Amino acid sequence: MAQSIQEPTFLILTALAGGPLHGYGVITEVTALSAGRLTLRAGTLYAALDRLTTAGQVAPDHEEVVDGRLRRYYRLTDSGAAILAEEADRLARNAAEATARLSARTSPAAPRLATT
Amino acid sequence: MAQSIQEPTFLILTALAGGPLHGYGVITEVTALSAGRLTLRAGTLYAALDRLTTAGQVAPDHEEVVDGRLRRYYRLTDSGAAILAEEADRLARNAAEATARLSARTSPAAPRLATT
DNA sequence: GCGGTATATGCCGACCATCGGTATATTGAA
DNA sequence: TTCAATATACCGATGGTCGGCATATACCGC
Repeated sequence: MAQSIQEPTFLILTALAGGPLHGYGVITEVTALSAGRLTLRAGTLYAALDRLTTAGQVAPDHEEVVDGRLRRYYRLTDSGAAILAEEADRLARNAAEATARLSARTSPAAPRLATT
Repeated sequence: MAQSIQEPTFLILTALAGGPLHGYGVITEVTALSAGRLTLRAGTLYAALDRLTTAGQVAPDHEEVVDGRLRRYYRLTDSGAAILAEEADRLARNAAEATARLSARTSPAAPRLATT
């Protein structure tokens, strides 16, 4: 079920936190801010935008036509920003906890005043 | 598909990074380190342990019988530790990026030398 | 002694976010 | 003309997690 949001959704919200973007713009932005590690599939993006719109976390901003192609812009709502802030905090805490345990694991002598 | 690991899996690896634990111990440890926010379901845990064992990220450590109940311990492998380190780094970067964009959004005057 | 809770492992069906592919359409480059 | 990029959108499949259940023992309160 994945009760806490997954990475693609998190990155979509993060992309929109920088200002309104249209669908394809979100895809390129997510690719950029993940350093090319994650390329959003179109199916994932539009399904997520619909889902997040229904949940009130993003909202249609405006539309424009460029070169005969429609651009539908979405923006982050205050509710969406609040949720993103919560999730970011959660990720940061999880990452910090894991890093702390890993460093205690790989260098068990460090926090003990040295061996001998 | 969730190509990047999800939170329950991440917390299982984090729990094991502190030392070998048996299944039920992982459940209580994950509850503790998520501050009660996430309670692992038994189905999730044992399925994840099987999956992670097959993937070589965790390994059975030893077994002991306490009060007539079997305790099957698992430990994090070096491979699992490496993956956890990668994932922790990724989470930290994502969180930092989101936080940066959110702060630029909520306080647009701050980085501009103050208003007035 | 009896029932409820905690400990402990494990299976199974359902859900749903994501993946991967496809359809449609326009623009510009090879 | 074919290919890639831009752009939106649908659909079936996959798979991690959820929720529930089965099984078994120990301990506590009544």
